[in-house]
Amino acid sequence: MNLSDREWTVLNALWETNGAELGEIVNKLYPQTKWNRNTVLTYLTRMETKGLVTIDKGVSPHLYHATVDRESCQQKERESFLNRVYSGSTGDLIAAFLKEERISQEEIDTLRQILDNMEV
Amino acid sequence: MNLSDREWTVLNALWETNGAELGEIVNKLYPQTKWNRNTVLTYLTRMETKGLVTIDKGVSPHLYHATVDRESCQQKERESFLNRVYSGSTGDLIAAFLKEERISQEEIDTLRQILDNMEV
DNA sequence: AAAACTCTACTACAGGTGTAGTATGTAATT
DNA sequence: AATTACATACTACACCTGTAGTAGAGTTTT
Repeated sequence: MNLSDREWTVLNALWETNGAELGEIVNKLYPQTKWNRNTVLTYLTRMETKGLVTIDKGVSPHLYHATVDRESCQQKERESFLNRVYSGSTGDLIAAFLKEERISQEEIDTLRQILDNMEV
Repeated sequence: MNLSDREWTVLNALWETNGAELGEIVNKLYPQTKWNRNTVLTYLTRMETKGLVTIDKGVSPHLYHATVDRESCQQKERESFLNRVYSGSTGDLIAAFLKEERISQEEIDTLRQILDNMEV
């Protein structure tokens, strides 16, 4: 089950402050999204039925937690992206990102180190 | 407008042999997808109304062409993936792919060269 | 020409998604 | 207690997606 764009946005907010109340989430999201409070609420409750979020209803306002962790969501998304867009060729994929996106000198060094450690 | 999974699959087939008839496309896709002929036809006609595909109806069987090019679709998808999943950090993204996916020695060398050329 | 075969067009339908409005329940204020 | 203010729940609805089935048009074979 792949996460939708909106789900990613909501989860990104939840991962930052796990255990947040609706108002906080809405405020955090508003600048980029302009989403209506009820819209966010709908997303959250739908995500609860999907098992992506838990809602602590013992307190008021309710507290919303992500139940999936960022790492494993990223992992799934990487795989699907790799196959869909680059037919599984990691080399092509990375080359494309390297060529286009701006990367700092520091990052370049880090990446080079990773490559060095990969030498057989 | 982001491409769906099915749209990527269809486009990947179209990009390989541009100007293909339905039967060919269905056959090429069938092994991985098991899609029914009419299912593929529906995808193609919907994609035509979206402007992703042109249908040459002057001949029979009709010929289907992709009207978008692979490069630019990849570019868009990269950007959306980068922001959605890695909050815009190309370094993190590449590091994750490097760490997890299998890459040949050759690819490692290519990537290192790209990095070298990026040095300021 | 009638039958059979292809190809394409049209129709269908359930489930998901984006986006809230309305209603109701609870807490705080007059 | 009545009113106001929030918070949450329920409802709505159009459009998109996945997945074909059926019907009609054109072509080839008896």
